[in-house]
Amino acid sequence: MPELPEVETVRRGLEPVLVGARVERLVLNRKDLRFALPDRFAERVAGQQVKSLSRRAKYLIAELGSGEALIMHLGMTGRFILEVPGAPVQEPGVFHADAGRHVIHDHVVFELGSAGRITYNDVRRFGFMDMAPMAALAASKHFAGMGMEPLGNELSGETLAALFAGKAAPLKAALLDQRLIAGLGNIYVCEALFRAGLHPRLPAGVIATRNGRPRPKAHDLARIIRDVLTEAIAAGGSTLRDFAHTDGSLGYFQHAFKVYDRAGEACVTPGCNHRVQRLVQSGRSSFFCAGCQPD
DNA sequence: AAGAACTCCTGTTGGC
DNA sequence: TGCCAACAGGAGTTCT
Repeated sequence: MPELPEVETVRRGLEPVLVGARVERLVLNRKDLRFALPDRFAERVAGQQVKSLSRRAKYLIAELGSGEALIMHLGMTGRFILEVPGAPVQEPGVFHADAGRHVIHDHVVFELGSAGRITYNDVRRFGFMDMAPMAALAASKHFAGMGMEPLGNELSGETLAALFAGKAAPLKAALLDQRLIAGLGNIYVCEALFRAGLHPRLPAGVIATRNGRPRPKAHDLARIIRDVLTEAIAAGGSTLRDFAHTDGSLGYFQHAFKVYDRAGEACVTPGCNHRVQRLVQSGRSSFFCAGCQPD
């Protein structure tokens, strides 16, 4: 589900409630998500005050008073639901229309006392949680080897060209590779490649350097990646199926999609007579316009 | 060793 | 209407 803009939207929803609050109790409805939950998870989190809530790529990082970091990834269908203090716990059941979710997939509950309650719900359970010392976070297994933050200062035509130089892998795969740039997913890669006029199957190396200088497309793509992500964050992310804000409201960037999930529809570019096509690359759907993104 | 394929899991959707 | 295959926003592991 969530790519960088959705995770940032969740972070902004949680931050005002979570930061400064103390976790009175951590309720674990199962012992694993995608991976086993950390050893003594409930004991290490309960009683701790949350000092900050940050984001790295598609990960959320809660800094605890103990000096440990709580690392959270939403996978495909992970959601956090905020509830006011004293809200009744939902009765177990497959689907609760009033709760707007399958309550049976409420896996982890943060009881925050007077600050309320935060519930982590994850239908497909591809999300996970882990803990690591805050001081050694960058070297922890999730972040060591992770690529640059696309909205940070590092991403530029120069760095992108250097990363992709000599790569035979398709642009689509290279942009999804979290070891190169971390935070992009299927939707925003499709949209960025469309805006840049680059076919998803082109070898990543085509935008790299020539005669020691980045090709113009490298600068275009770097700028477009920032633009797409920034616009999506401003729109509160994209809601296709599962994504919802912590208060249950929905993102609306999906209305701005030019190609994603629009196979068969007419290309939006004025004067372009092509239709959006879908192709499968390493098991994932790519959407593109053959007229605007020549092979 | 890079690149592609397969895997985890459950729910929804579209075609017959 | 019902059944079932295809598909879904991620990413670690295993193949070629």
